[in-house]
Amino acid sequence: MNDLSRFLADMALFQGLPDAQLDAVARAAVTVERTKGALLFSEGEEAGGLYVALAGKVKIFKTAPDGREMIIHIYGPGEPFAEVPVFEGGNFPASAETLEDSRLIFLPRRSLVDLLASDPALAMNMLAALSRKLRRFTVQVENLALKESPQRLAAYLLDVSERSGKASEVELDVAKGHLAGLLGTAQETLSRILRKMSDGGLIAVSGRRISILDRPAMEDLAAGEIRL
Amino acid sequence: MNDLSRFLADMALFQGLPDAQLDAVARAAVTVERTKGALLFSEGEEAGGLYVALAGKVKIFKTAPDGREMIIHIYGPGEPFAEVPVFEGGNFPASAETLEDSRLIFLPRRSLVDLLASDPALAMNMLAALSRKLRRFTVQVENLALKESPQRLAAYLLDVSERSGKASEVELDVAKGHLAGLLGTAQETLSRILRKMSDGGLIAVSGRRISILDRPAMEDLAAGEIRL
DNA sequence: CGAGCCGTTGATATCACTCAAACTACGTGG
DNA sequence: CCACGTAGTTTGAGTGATATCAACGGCTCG
Repeated sequence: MNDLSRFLADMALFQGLPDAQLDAVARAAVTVERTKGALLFSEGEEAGGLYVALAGKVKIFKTAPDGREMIIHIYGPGEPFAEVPVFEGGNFPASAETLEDSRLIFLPRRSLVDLLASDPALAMNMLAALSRKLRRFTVQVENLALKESPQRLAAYLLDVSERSGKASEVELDVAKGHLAGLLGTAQETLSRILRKMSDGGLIAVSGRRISILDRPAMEDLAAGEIRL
Repeated sequence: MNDLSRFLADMALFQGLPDAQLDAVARAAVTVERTKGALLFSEGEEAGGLYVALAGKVKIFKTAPDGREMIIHIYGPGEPFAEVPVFEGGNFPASAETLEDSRLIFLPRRSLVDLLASDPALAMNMLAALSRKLRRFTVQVENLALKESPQRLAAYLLDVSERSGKASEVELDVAKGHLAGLLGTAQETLSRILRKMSDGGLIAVSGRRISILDRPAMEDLAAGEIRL
């Protein structure tokens, strides 16, 4: 059982697998290193397998013909991505680019399918992983269609603060420009909204560090019960 | 092998399963009948299993506090839905309501998980089904974030015409109001866009029947290369 | 110190939502 | 068969949110 196997053992996707299976996964995996700003794959390309981030950050995005960009998700260490083409066949539904120098593993389709067929627990984990992503998408669609930018931002900040455990301190893990892309809005709009929020005493902004000063108000905002 | 088993055999989800397994699924299934407008479940409710539409139509939607509604998807005969809570646990990510009198089957979580564990082929089918939905979501997010309403409508009409096989005739299978909800826009806006498109000679509208008169122009529109 | 990236701010344009009202199609019951 | 109610659809006027264009300030890194 090597380092990679141990790393895999901590991932949700490989939770509860026997060591032998973990080693099998580790043997099938190809390690990939990329510097910041590298294109991992493009929408429409033929896909050969699944990626898992080990270190660094990867953005998954779609580009409009006019150059505008929607970031669908940003993945960090331990998170798998590009599962879709593995099971559905065909090509990548979106593009991927590193936001930092990153180390990833690539699991070829063939190996993964074999592993899944031989281990129902892994298959269940994979189904759970895809389900989590579907749930995230329903929230994302809801946010884009039903909420305005300030509500989306409020929801995002609250979400990050939940996830990180800290009740009122949020350290953005991406540049504000990227955050705008993630929220489906323009950089300038995001800037203005942050301004309004801090003017209104809801938050305090200091670079990438944001303090939530008035959590109840932020929750009302996210729920659409009040406006800025 | 009864009627239900035969119906199941035609579904993508149960493709390639031996008869014995199909019968097992059919035995586990509970048939449900609902009249038009019935609420199947609400977002946040505890979920017990998977639904498959046999006849009729079901909309999956999210509601904003102010009453506005985003339809995430509309499912018809043969399509499964509400898989997410089965594998991820917990509750429904959205609500479901029948748009017509409908007959559905309900597969309890327990039975489904057992079947999946015992049959890798079924698990692979399920992974493929979830992947297809993820792919659809990426397109939906892209459309909402990057495209304007006329582009979304054009893309939708072209998509339906592809799917139905008819090159230039589209028969809407939902009311225009529902279509607006599906495209993430207001009913009035959709009406105006249809007006503009037919004024511009791109389409002809007659109730729910829409003829695509200028397909190249519609494709340019959908791609964002021209405007209305 | 200059170049480039990131972020902010202002002015303007426009898309699409809201509100309000009327009009159509359709099925039901009198 | 017609009157009526309901659901669906259309149109108009007004408004608001956000994208876009443009310019500038600050920070970092070579």
